[in-house]
Amino acid sequence: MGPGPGFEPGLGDPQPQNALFGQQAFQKPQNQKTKNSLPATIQGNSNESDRYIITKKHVDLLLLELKANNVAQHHLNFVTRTIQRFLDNTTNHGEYWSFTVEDLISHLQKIQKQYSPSFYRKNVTYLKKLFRIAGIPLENHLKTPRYIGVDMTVITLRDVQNLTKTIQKLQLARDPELSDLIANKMILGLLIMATGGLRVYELTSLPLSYIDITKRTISVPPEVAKTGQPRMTFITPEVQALLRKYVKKYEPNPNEPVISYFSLEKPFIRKQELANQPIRPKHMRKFFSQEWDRRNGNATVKKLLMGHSIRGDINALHYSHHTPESLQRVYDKVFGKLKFNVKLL
DNA sequence: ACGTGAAGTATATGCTCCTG
DNA sequence: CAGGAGCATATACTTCACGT
Repeated sequence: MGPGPGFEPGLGDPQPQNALFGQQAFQKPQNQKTKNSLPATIQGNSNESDRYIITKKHVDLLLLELKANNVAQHHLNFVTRTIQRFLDNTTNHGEYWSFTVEDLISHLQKIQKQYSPSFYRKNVTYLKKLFRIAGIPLENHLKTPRYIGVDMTVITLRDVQNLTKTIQKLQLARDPELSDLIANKMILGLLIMATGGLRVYELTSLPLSYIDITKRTISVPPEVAKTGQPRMTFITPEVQALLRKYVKKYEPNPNEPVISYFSLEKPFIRKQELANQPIRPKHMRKFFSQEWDRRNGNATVKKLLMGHSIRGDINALHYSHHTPESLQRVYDKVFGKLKFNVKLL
């Protein structure tokens, strides 16, 4: 186990208090009449009673854009709330809303005071987006504060094994909240992510039928892949065997994912033994990435399997001649012998 | 078993500046 | 001047905590 999850608390969030307006706005002293005055660019072409307009159409366009991008419902809800919260602090005129710079400032200050820096940041981000759509020239004056939060967890084969053992211990204890079925689903799901490099979200929305157990391939279709780019990845012979056993025993619906998001996540929150673990489902993908490196796997192939962007990677772009077969050959060379020694109970 | 809102984080893309 | 390093920003996924 490495330094543990989480991030250096000291490194993050440079004083959000000053983050309301971008650097440029504060850099020119002549723009600041008093401590609380507004940037000249805003004052210059507007007086205090100038009002900006947001119409229903603007909001619809923003949401449409997100929908067109196929974002998760959860995320769409979040953006909707964010916009609504802002509009609630403006003047409603029926089909449109109007606000002044002062309204905006007081709204953002409220958010800043009440919520986390990350929440504040996201509010600014999506309000900017709305303003862009509405042609409101405030965008350049809004700065999203930076933050640092990188999960430096080192995760080894043993960590994954410990995790599966913990789950099986609960399973053996006949925990009423963790049936055999769920425990087995969890273990399979975790190992599929660990050996295929899938994201949690991808795993829990990928129908089982997209995993070809005989060939050991996983095809991730565009609507499942985070990037919208379809890709192919693989599982190890060990996981293949586990999957076979699982399918035989439970005959799961091939149109359903191996495990649902809730079944996978809940035990990690509800069960003390799992909640105390520093390892989470998302770390399985991390394991994949780290283990691949430990085994000196080819970096370009890793990118392709994980579905990372290959922008600016000339080398990778020329890898387009990689066929599924050649990818699998590389995969097997690196991960063919990877074993967790897990048995389904 | 599923919902919801907030907090946290991963990763793509943008931008600037530099170098062979 | 293409290509890349390095940082900033945009964007959306993941986890947590508290519900029903």
